[in-house]
Amino acid sequence: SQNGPEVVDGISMELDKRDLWRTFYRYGTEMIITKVGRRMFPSMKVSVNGLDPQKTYAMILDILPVDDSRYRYVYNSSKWVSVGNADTNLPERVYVHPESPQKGSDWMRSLVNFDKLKLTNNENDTKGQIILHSMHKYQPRVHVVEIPEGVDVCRYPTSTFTFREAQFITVTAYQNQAITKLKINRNPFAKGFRNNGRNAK
Amino acid sequence: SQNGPEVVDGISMELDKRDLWRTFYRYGTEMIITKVGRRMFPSMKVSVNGLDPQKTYAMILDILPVDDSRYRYVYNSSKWVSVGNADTNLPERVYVHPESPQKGSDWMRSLVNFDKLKLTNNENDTKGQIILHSMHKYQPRVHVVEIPEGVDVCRYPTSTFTFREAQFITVTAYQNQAITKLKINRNPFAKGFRNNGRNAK
DNA sequence: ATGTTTCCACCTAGGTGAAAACTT
DNA sequence: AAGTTTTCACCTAGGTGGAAACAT
Repeated sequence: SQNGPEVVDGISMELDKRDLWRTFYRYGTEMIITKVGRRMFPSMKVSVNGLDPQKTYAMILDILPVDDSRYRYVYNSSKWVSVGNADTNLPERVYVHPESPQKGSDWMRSLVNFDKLKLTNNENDTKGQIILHSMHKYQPRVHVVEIPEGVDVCRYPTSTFTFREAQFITVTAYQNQAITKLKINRNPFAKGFRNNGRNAK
Repeated sequence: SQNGPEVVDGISMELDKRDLWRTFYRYGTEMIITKVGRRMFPSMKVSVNGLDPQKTYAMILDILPVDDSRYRYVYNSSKWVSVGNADTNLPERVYVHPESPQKGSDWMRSLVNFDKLKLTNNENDTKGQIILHSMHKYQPRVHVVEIPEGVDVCRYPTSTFTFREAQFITVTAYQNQAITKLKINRNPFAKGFRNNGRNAK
């Protein structure tokens, strides 16, 4: 994947902490999913440009299956391998950024952080969290939806951004210890044991 | 002041935890103001009805001086007495509810909580907090502002609600010990000492 | 004297990975 | 054997009143 922002329909979007995302991606990013819901780390955080400052937009994040595979981590080779078909489909949910709807100027003023988004493996989730299968590979996407004022339309003009380095595999417990270490070292909420974090020797 | 919701322009609004507010009011509610900013306790929290579900509204809270007096607390009589004139005017700030703008149906769905609002005595505050003088009496108000779609107007239709039991006097340290006790007993963040809260005998 | 600021221990609220228990 | 759930100690983040220091 190239450097610099993605550009779609004259709108440009850049993934924040791209180097961090790439580091994770190199090892095969894992995201823990739980019954109650768990945040992503890193979170999707983007800067946007090229919006019409006057127009109103919503920002939406969704997560697509990358392929039809189920995966398993092979400790010997430290690699994820495809094992059989993906599980059946799930309720399709999206995360609408809580500041939606908002003027283009507001979206462009500062980073747009999707860190409140939560992933779950609970198919009966009632909290509107995004439901995923464990041990599957996913691709998050960000949609910029223009909301015309005072007009009733059935389809809003939408521009979709896909950041390949944000792909991840869902787990209920980390498989690759390199990923665990990265999470602990980079996520301020995850310094919860003696031999890491700021007290590390 | 009567019971039941206030009604203005066909819109009705009710102050949540009204009994609690009245208990405070009976003793003379004090609100601490600090340089960095401090929340109100109780917070202004209202339920709204009678909005047009389709229309867009903003909700705004402002705080007016009740009179032209400066106050002092007299321990002997446990009363606030007027002592001289109010201090000079301050930058007028309002608190726009962070969910603004929003459809009437959204505002009516659940309680509208202004608990993120912060008061300060720092006249040079740059964080947009509401600036007040210490030892003055204030009246919070809630404004419902209708925002017509796609029209540029200089004045929006506004309905203003005033809850008398929400009046308070600003302090930098509590004067009336009855108020201190009420704050400690009712505010979950204020159990910070041995002889109260859940460890009380 | 009286009022303000600073610092702090003590809370609430909630995001982590580890480990043990559980399931299949 | 492999994956999931539960619980928990350890964090971050930030809202309290108290006490001491400070200001006027």
